[in-house]
Amino acid sequence: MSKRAHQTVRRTDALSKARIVEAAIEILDTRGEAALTFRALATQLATGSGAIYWHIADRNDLLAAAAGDVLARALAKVAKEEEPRAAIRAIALAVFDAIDAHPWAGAHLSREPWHSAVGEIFERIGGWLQPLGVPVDAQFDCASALTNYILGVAGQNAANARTLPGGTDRKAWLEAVATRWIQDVPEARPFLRRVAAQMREHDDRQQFVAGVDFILEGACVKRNA
Amino acid sequence: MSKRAHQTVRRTDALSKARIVEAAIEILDTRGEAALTFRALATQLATGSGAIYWHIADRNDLLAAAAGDVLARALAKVAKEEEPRAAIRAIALAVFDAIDAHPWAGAHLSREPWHSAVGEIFERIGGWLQPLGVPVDAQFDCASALTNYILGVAGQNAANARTLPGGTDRKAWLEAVATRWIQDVPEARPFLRRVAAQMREHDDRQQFVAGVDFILEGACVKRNA
DNA sequence: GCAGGGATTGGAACGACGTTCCAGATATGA
DNA sequence: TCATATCTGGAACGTCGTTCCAATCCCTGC
Repeated sequence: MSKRAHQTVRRTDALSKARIVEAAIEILDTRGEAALTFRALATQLATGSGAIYWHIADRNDLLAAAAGDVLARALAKVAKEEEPRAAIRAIALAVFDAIDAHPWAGAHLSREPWHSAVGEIFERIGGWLQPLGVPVDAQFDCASALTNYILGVAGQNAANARTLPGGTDRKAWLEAVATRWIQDVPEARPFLRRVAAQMREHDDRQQFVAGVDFILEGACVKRNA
Repeated sequence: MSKRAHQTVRRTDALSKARIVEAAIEILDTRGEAALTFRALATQLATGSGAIYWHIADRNDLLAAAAGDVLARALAKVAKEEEPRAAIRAIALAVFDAIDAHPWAGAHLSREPWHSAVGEIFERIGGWLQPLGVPVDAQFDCASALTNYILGVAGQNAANARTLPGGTDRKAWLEAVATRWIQDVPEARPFLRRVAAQMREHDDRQQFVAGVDFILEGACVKRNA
């Protein structure tokens, strides 16, 4: 009860982990991961770094809390689905969209895959594998594959946001990457050459779902083994 | 020709990008990514940081070169295969093993997915999709899915190496993660509870191949769409 | 009410890092 | 042999995460 007393008595502008995380998310979203320094955070909260450290262990703790916040909100909004495949797609896309909107969160999750948000994703997806018809002994591998795939795309998206911030022409950038990849090697790279056009034009979100579908399809088929 | 002259005339202990990268890899492998500082590198090479900067743009350039080196060596040793599925598995496992041995390289690739080594992986895998029977319009998505999956696992492995260095008991650690994931949430997490035992016992490498197989299987089946 | 003491705050200070700068050494072409 | 471009070593700069501590706040027991 002394705990509750604190929370009500403190004046409204008192620091708290929640308020610090909120401020951190604002900095991360508007100015990127590199801009989240304890000095910037202290300025934004009109306090000193020591006060922040009273509520938060270190920078990693702060990033983890911010990423957890963003992902929990995204996962809470996933629409209820009846059909297993649609349900898994919805969960995966919720994560994709959250990380697309907050790339720093993607970077953190692929750096810290034991974050509780990853456990949540794992559970939510895993629960649909039985109704989907994935054999029992393939369910763990399937959920892991999906999680790893999602984290891989998360890292990729974070990297994209880092290298082409805001205004840059995405199509031109992809074109440049494709030609660099092709020219890197003296012998032509026939496959890259063949798909370069698709690489320039492709939609990340749509391609992401295609990957999810591949894994689900493969796990369903794997009745043998 | 003045270029060639330099290389032959300089005394054998002269600095060069190759020698710097070699020293960096040694530090990364023995002491981890955090230990690779320009001061440590300068000490190891018995020189100053300014001399290193003459050959290398910045820390990121150095990490990219080191990761490229390690992956190029791994990819060069992949055994020739006749059967498409075996060939793709061999490529994927070569990457997995390289990153298992050099986790810092995995961390770098998932942070910089446009690294030329990723292009190489993409090309090597993509070239086998036609013989494997993946429909033409699914090949780009399939190669992307595999690449993203591999990078996701790479990041995961890097994180593992960071959080459980050397002696730690892997089984106990996984157990701890599983129970934390389960207890995080008041409502039980039935799926996690069901697979917790597998999580404790599973073999990362074997599970990695299972994921690759899922994607390949799914891409082959996707004759519709 | 009031003194005591834990909870909380703000900002100075520390050590380490990536990077820059520059004076000197070295090797080559004229 | 000398002028010049290349290369070297280490000092110095600014910034970061983190620690430390004196000052302040607010609850508790008298």
